[in-house]
Amino acid sequence: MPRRRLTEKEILAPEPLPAAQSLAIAPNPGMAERAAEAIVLGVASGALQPGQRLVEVELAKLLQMSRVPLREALKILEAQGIVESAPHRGTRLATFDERRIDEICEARLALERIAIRGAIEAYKREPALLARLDKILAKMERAAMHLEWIEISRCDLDFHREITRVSGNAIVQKLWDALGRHVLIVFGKEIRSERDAKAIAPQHRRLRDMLADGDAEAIDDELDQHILRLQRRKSRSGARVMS
Amino acid sequence: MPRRRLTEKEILAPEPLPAAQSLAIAPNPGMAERAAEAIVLGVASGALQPGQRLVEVELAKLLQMSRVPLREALKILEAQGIVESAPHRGTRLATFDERRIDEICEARLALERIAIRGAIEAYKREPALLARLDKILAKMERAAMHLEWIEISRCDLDFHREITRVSGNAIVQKLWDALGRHVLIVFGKEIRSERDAKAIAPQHRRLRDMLADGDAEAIDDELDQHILRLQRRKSRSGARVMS
DNA sequence: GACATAATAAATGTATACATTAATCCACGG
DNA sequence: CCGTGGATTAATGTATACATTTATTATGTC
Repeated sequence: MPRRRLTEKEILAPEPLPAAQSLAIAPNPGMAERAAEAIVLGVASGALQPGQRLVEVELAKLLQMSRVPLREALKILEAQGIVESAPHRGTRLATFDERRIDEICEARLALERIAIRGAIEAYKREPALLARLDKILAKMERAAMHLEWIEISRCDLDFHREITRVSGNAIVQKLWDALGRHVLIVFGKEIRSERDAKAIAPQHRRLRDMLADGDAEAIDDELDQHILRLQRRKSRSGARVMS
Repeated sequence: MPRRRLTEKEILAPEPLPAAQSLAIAPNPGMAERAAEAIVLGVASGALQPGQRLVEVELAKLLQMSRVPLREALKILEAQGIVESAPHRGTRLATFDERRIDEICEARLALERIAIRGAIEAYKREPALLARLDKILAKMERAAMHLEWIEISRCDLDFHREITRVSGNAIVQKLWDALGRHVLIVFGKEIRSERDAKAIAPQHRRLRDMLADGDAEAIDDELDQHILRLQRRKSRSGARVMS
């Protein structure tokens, strides 16, 4: 008799999910992830304020979904430090004071230093990957032209996320995804002058060119400047502290 | 007439949650967080295997809870990179190959370097905080005596988490909490020789003493050794790769 | 017999309903 | 008038039930 084809393949996994290298971000995010992104954009755009309490039924109504996927979104954001919660006491947005901003920049610099090293090697092996950076840069320049600030910030993040992605370091990418949301919230509100908006794209284009050249040392210095520049702007803006 | 006490306090938040500095980990974790911890321990103890698919109904039955809090736990773990998922295609545990282990160590070193700097200052200001480290060390030594490996690993993590905590850097702490789960999974299985178990506590005690002294440079070197030692052990163990 | 297609089954995604907890309000007593 | 205690209300936590989608099996045709 022919041996029955059991569902044994289930036991040891049918396939490593999509072909993409593991830990990659889902190209087709589920409801919870979309809700999380919407909440972050809500803070970045000012619709939600740092420190504000998030009542589940209200938010669910706003986002036109049930409480179940919303709660999943809140758990994601809590794991990333965007919101805080205590059992039976609700959830509220974190606060972002000057000290927190310093912490974000410090951690970001440490992670991106790691990612940059891997990215340099990757671009050396496959220069074709630079095309993706160019595409993001083009979008950024368009956004800068129309002064669409949150779109500029998103392109900024996409640029650095792309670098983290090609670096092939999945752990750093995960950590950076969390950190990136903090960056979006904090600096999405800070870029508000036309001068700043126009300055961002050239900065990134310089970084891109250095990545293409592959001079590790020079890039490290440039990255320091690039990230710390944000910190300095924060200082200049003075009392602009977020609740 | 006496003005009615509206619920207006709700609008601008009644209190910054518990008194603890914001972003601190909840002392009384909810069901989802406990489930997430249970899953991680399950992997560390070998009850769950890397790469394995996690079917919600089965896991929920195992953990004696409904699918709702379990799904929240899975979202947390996905945000931390412990599991991967695609919409409608389920969730599976990540895999931990040698490369991944290197990434974990690299990121960990970067984050702990930041935390150590803050911790040194904190211990200089408040030496009393060292008592908490001593308490953890005592537990670690007890666990080492009885060769309880996963307990040793948890004490190891608690030790470093405590350092991150007193550093006051909430962002780094959040990122480290995620990373710590990777560390627990990867190295919870690696510490299996009696010699290694006995060596860990003295290592940490040395770190503690250096923190008390406050020599920043020496600690940085020691930390490098401390973390990279794990990486070297991994190399020695050769083909011991996890699915 | 092999391949394409349709039917079936299983697992995930979402919504609704109920239970539990904490915060608020009001009454009572000091 | 102020503090204390219990009742009320609102929000969170969980379970169950249903909808949707994917994977598997079965069927028919070449």
